[in-house]
Amino acid sequence: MFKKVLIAEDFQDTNQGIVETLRTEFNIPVIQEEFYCDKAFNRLKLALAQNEPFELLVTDLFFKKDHVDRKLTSGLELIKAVRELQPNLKVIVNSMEDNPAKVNTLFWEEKINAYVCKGRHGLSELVKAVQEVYHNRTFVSPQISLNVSDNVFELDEFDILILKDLADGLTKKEISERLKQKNITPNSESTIDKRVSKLFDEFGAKNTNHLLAKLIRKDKI
Amino acid sequence: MFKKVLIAEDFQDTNQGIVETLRTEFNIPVIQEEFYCDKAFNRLKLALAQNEPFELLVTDLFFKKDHVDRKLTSGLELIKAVRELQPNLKVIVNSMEDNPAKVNTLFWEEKINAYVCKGRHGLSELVKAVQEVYHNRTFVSPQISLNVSDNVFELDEFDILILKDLADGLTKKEISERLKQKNITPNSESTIDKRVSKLFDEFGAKNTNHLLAKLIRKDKI
DNA sequence: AAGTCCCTTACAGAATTCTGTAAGGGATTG
DNA sequence: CAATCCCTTACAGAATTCTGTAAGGGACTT
Repeated sequence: MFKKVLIAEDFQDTNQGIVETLRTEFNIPVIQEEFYCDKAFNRLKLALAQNEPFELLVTDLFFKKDHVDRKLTSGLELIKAVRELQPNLKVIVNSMEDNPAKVNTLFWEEKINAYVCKGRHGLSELVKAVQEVYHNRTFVSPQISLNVSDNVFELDEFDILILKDLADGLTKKEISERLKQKNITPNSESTIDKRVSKLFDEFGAKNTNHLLAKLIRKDKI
Repeated sequence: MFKKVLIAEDFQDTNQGIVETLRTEFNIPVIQEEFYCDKAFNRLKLALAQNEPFELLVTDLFFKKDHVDRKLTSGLELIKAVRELQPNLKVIVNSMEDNPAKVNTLFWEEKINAYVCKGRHGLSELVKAVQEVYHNRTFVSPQISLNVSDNVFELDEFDILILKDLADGLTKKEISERLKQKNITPNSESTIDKRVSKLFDEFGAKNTNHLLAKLIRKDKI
């Protein structure tokens, strides 16, 4: 798991909730928190200079203005700034913004790794996001996911045939036999393996369980 | 697969559709069809007497009255009658009846093996029903399934914890490790195995893919 | 015709799932 | 206290999944 994580979030309650959850959910030695973008940026910079860089930044987008002067006024600016000095830093955005187009931009322009929409399941989703990002995958809160990070890929007829049978509990050997019986080609177990593996890549799934769960939830099969 | 199947259905178009689908979908040597309950009953009786009994009956519930005299006037009567002489005959009811209570009765009183609700997905569901029944399981069209054949069982917190992780693509070993890290007990891989296997039985699932697919579709996880 | 790309298939090895047996502990019952 | 039941856990073996390599064929390009 990540060794060093920074949380940038100006609301104390939210901040606390995030830190607390990550602590209990994961075994992360260093979790630090900041309430201002500038301070967060400085901390990231300092850590890098000391050769002990952060591995993950979890940041809000909107930061309330108060008496403190500031240069960086939003999560977006923070991300842009930090990308300059540490391009490979993983970034999870945790905000109440729920406009898919804007979220989309964050992925394409700022190369963020995950977007979690604050809300009733915000913390659970954040946990999932951290896991996904740790494994070099992206994550988007379900209520957003349009054409954001994945599901640009489409399932063809053959894929769906296989996936439905898998969801019905058939083994790949059985599916292969069924295809042969129905004179559908291709039909080898090997090809079925290959197809499903390709779908793992396309949909960012770890295994068949994961793939089916994602696709059923998206109502694709 | 079944070797000998009888279809009892009075509407010619429906009858044809069923027979055609079963022929292309499965490799069933003998598929016979009847348009009257009495004739269906006689055929079942004859086959049994000749020591070549049918293995599966697919029947409608309602049969239109016409000029032909009849003793058995409905699928229900047909089932009751045939249960007397061949109790182990597998029965799939295929009807437009969509009252869960009535369907429920069919399972409990008449010990039918599957209920398929005619409709937009009737044939696909029938195919699934035949598969399930062949493997000694029950099947009910999703639009019916209340407390009909399964899902009388409930998932406790621990089950859900495991299932969600499985749907997220974690292996059982990983789940076990996560549980230990969070000081949740029980947490052995073996216990996770046992739990999931018990759920297979309770929900009539063949394997993890099947179980997750069912539960996600029912919005249980 | 040769080269390239992509798809299908076979095969093999490691990892994981699934199923069954068995041992031990705690709770309940007689 | 002994008997019983249920849950947890370890372990083992077979089946299945997952991943990688390799061979062959068809389509397309040059």
